[in-house]
Amino acid sequence: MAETPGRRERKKAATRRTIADAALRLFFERGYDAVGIRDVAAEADVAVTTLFSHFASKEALVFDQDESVERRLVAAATEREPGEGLVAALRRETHALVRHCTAGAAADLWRMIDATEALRRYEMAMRRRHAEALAEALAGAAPDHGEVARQALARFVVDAFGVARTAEDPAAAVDEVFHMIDAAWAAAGSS
Amino acid sequence: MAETPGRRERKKAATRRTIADAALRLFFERGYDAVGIRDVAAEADVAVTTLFSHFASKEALVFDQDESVERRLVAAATEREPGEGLVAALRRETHALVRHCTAGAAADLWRMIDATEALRRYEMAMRRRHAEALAEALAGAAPDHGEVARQALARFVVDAFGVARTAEDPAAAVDEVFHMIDAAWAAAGSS
DNA sequence: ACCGTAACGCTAACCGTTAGTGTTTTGAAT
DNA sequence: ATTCAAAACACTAACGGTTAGCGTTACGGT
Repeated sequence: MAETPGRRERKKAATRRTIADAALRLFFERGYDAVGIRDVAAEADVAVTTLFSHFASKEALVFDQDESVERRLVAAATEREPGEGLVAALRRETHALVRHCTAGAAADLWRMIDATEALRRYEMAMRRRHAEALAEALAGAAPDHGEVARQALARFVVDAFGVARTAEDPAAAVDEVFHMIDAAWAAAGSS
Repeated sequence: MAETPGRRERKKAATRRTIADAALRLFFERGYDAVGIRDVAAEADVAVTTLFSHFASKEALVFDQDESVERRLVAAATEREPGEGLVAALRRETHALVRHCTAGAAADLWRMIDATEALRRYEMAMRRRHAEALAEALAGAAPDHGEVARQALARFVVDAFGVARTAEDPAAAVDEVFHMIDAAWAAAGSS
């Protein structure tokens, strides 16, 4: 799908990328709080209103992969291999997400996020959305469990990501937390 | 401690309460978003800057019991009865907190919170703080477990509160989620 | 009685965000 | 080819939460 997006959409995507690039450049140079929306718009050479037609908020300039993460989490729950258990699939995806966050250029970004109040807040709201989306997906993927148990599992998985991201050994932390989640999920089944 | 707070502190407390009362009155009358900070200040007959010297933000006007909840959670972990297990103490406290949120006049407040974006966000940030405070308390209360397991437990407990608060049967939901947490915590011990 | 301090007030502004309005570009239908 | 509706983009102006700067008053300890 979407092999020839058309000129309009290409231009739109280009503008979006121009804005995001300008924003990250300035944020890394001067720090997130020291850069205003008007600065970003000027650097990208667009109007402020144009910027907000591409990004819903200042924080959204930083969390651009947002929806992608959500989709991956949901996909891990709904489109898993026949032989793989639900929790195992979620653990595998969490491993991948954590690896992605702690390696390479993304690490700098997350350092900035952790150092900035407003961004930490946005991250929380984001994760809440992810947990809600995952809980909804679980309704189809684990109909034999109750709503409460599914909601808890969804939050626990998102927590695992949060805990592991800041742990000394992220990969080991994912395994450790998922060991706990495994037990919790098993206990939920035998209620 | 603090049996005779002195006139100054009494006046300060009175001003604070006047502001909070005025705010809640207006919020319930017109809705949170329809009331401006300048409206609240006028209703309480104080300057806007005075309002912000008592409350850090508009949302803080609604979440006034904030620190109390945090203290109770921490106390449940650190000052429990000798015969009571750690998770059992946290479950008991969570039961009490949920009951407090879903009964009486507080229920109206939480209805407003759930209906307002900005307040839901603040609640998330608040809960994150609670989880962090609890995790720190757990370092002393459960030194035989690793840092990762303690952080996970802290988040799970706060999740239990969040899941139960909106469940059909809040009390049963607390028990259900804590049954999962029990299993998770036991699994963390035998890693 | 005195002085440092903290509460309170006022003005003015900053910053993220949005409404209102108009212009240009683009894709598609005629 | 021409025309048309939609969408991107821009500009101005404002709104609402929040803060800085500065002055005034009331309190509490000495």
